[in-house]
Amino acid sequence: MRQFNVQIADHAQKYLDVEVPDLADHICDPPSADLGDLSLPCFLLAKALAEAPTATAERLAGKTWDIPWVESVSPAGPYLNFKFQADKFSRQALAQVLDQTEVWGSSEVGQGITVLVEYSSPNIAKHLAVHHMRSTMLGQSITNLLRCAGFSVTSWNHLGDWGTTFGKLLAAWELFKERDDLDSPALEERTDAISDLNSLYVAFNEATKENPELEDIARKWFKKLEDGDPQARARWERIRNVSLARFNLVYDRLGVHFDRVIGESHYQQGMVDVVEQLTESGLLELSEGAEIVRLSDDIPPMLIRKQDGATLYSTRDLASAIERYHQVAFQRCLYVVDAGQGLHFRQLFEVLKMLGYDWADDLEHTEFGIMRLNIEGNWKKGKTRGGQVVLLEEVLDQAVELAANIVKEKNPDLPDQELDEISEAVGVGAVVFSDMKAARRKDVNFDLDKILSFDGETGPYLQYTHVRFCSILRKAQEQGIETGDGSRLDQPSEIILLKRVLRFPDVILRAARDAEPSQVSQYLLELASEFNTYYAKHRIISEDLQLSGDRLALIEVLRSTMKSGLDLLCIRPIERM
RNA sequence: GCGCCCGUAGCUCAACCGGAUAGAGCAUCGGAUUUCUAAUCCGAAGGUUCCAGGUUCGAGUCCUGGCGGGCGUACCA
Repeated sequence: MRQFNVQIADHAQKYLDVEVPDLADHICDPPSADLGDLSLPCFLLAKALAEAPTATAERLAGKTWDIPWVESVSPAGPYLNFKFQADKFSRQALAQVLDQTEVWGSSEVGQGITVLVEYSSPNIAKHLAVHHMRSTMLGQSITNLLRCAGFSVTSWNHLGDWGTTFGKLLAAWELFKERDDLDSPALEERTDAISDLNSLYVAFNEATKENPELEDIARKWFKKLEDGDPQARARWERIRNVSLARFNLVYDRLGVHFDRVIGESHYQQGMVDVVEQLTESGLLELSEGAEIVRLSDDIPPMLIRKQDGATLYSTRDLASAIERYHQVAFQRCLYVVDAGQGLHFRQLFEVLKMLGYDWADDLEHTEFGIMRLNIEGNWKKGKTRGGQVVLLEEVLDQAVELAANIVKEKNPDLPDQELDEISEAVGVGAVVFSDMKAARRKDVNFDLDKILSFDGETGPYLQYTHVRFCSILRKAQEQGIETGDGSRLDQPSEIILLKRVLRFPDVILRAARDAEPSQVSQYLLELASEFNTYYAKHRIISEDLQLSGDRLALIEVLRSTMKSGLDLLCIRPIERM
């Protein structure tokens, strides 16, 4: 749409002999389609000319607008409204999209700029739970958006694979063989190794209550791990591997992929180095037996080492940030982590700045609202005490099962394999979309009933709309109808749809800039809604072959836009359902 | 106490970096299917955009001060 807006803005400035920067950005839709197809607010022009906006609009309306696709201009108070010459606009709009249909929506504004995006970052030896979905899907979608805008992106998974937890697991591996021997059957051969690790971990913690000396044993095991003891190391690696394998099953279903998977375990040396740097630069000080870095007055100091000398996640994050910059010389680095950690990141960024890393200014905490679970009737943050987490896999399975029932009912003739594929896409799509629909800062209440309702503004609605496009195109192909150039597209609803399609690239840019996938979600909902309204009123394929061809071209660009949009959101576009 | 985020229809959310009459979905009620899939569409009803000031041609949007909610606030991550 940009090209059209720019033409109007350029002409207006030429006619009035003034310059207003970014005038084209202010062009908008009139509140109602019968006022016109585009509107130029004249406030800025009027200000530059020191006259009343209504006068400016009047004067501009008096000019002869030699833009081929503009049929007429009319002033409405301080606005100047443009009515399109439908055939010319439609043809030009369609040509613009079809010209670049392979890359429609993408751009090169990010050319030569590197972005690192950290997201997901679960703890190993545990299941992915529903609350992991937020970071995981937002992060993946932001990665997709940035790539689409031409940035070079490294996606980064910062695994929680280090700490006293693993001392406990290793201790339990050795001491709890009678309860469950992780070597027989071997961890790798179990159907649900993660759950087995979990119950062992819970059992160990229980036992600690009666035998506090177990804590010491666990600490010793962790020490062995840190010191590189072969047995400890080997077992830890096995735990890590089975965890990753399990994560990857879910990541695959969700369309999630990482360029780097690097756990906290990787920063042993880095932490030593960064503590040394802090000491040398005189930033580290002793306070209440712990080592801290004092920051500006309005935020509390950052804790670097505990009283017992152990490091904290802040230390690991410092080391990790430095390592990241060494590995990927980024111009922007996003941490897709929940808003509850805001203070931690402010501290982290400030300490890095104090260490003299000027790239610390390029770090961003891409915060998102917390997910609340319904615990005994109240919405609470998903800190489940009794180990009662809602597993992400189970939610996905439930959604897929429900989708399968509906697909079977609506489309009984589908072969089994296709039915499975479609149900998977629809069920997972519903879950993913429910997480990506609202602005990321909003807190979300995890409401399974809502996620599993496939009516209204949902993932399945978008997929259903995509299916409609595909059905029409399939039928047209069977009948051998050729797509036209669009000159017969003159219905107001057709102009509205074309304008919507042309805005797609701008939506992507905005979404990438703001790290806000919901802008794409909202855009696709509007696209779908406008199309479904149109679809209810107009036939695409009719006896009028020329008109059919032109409408088919419209369907083709709609389909292509919807497909790309769904891809960006990690929702699979399907052709039947 | 202090810091960050949020406050729009009964509920969940939009509103294109300040623009014309604040829009959707869900829920409620009423309608539409011999047609390219009704997971859809159309209509009705639903609002003091938390309150009070300020900035200006113009504020849901920006500023100040309140009120309400969430999260965080030194050895968890």
